[in-house]
Amino acid sequence: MPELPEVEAIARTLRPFVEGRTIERCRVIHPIAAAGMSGKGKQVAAAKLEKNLGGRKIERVERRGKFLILALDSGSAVMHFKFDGQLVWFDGKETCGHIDVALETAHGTLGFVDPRHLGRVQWVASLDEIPGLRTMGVEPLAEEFTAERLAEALAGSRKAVKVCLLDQAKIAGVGNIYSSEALWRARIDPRRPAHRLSETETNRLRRGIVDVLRNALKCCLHPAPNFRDANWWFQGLERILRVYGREEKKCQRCGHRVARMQLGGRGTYWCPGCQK
DNA sequence: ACGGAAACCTGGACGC
DNA sequence: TGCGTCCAGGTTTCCG
Repeated sequence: MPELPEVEAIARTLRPFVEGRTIERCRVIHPIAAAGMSGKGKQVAAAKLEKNLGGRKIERVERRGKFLILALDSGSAVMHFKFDGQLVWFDGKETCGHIDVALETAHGTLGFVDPRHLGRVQWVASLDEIPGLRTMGVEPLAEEFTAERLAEALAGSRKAVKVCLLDQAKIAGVGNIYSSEALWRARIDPRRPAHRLSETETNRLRRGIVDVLRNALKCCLHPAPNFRDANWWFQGLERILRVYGREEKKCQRCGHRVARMQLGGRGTYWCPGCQK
């Protein structure tokens, strides 16, 4: 579920728990969580994860797109939450619930949880080994995400602009919710071919992406993630959503009814009244 | 090369 | 209550 703002909030909140600490032991309880993104070779991958994380010091917690990265004194632990992945913190070595992977430190245990087992935890010597990271596009909250960079990302693609925004190789970390929201803010129809946006529209879209992500990040940090509560999840995001999940409700800008359609196989919300 | 659809998994919501 | 169906905020892979 988490998109860029959620993962960023997780990274910031996790830092004081693990930065500078040593993973005394890694236990893989559900091997599929250690497999490659395709799900193959899970037993080998699980053994590799336990071996390579054990004894490693966590030097930094970072985020790239929707990936959470624990930079170690040797290699990196790379996590992807997909739909339902979550982190849980236990103050001792005892864990409970359906933990997929446990990282034990002297101060407590970090658990990676995913009831659907689509999420992944992998160890790599170099981040380039993760295909999704190797090809990752520009970070939308970084300074280099200018209107020119966005125009470059959209140029040459006849796909619907909404589908382009979901392409992680173009822009990092934007998912199904915030792509719909950014297009609403920019007053652009999600079906518009990406390469046909005018300069003005591209500018508005950049603004829309940056604003919705910043807004969501603020929301995700107040209140901050609570890793000690297994039932915790981000609260209050619906307050900042203007179209996502609001099918049939009135558009807060023009009063037209919000519509839903399938675009690139994903549920897409938009306002036919003011998104042109 | 490119776009579309299926696959990977499981739980929850909904209709009958 | 029970069962079938559809849906899910992601990414990779397969197929035409």
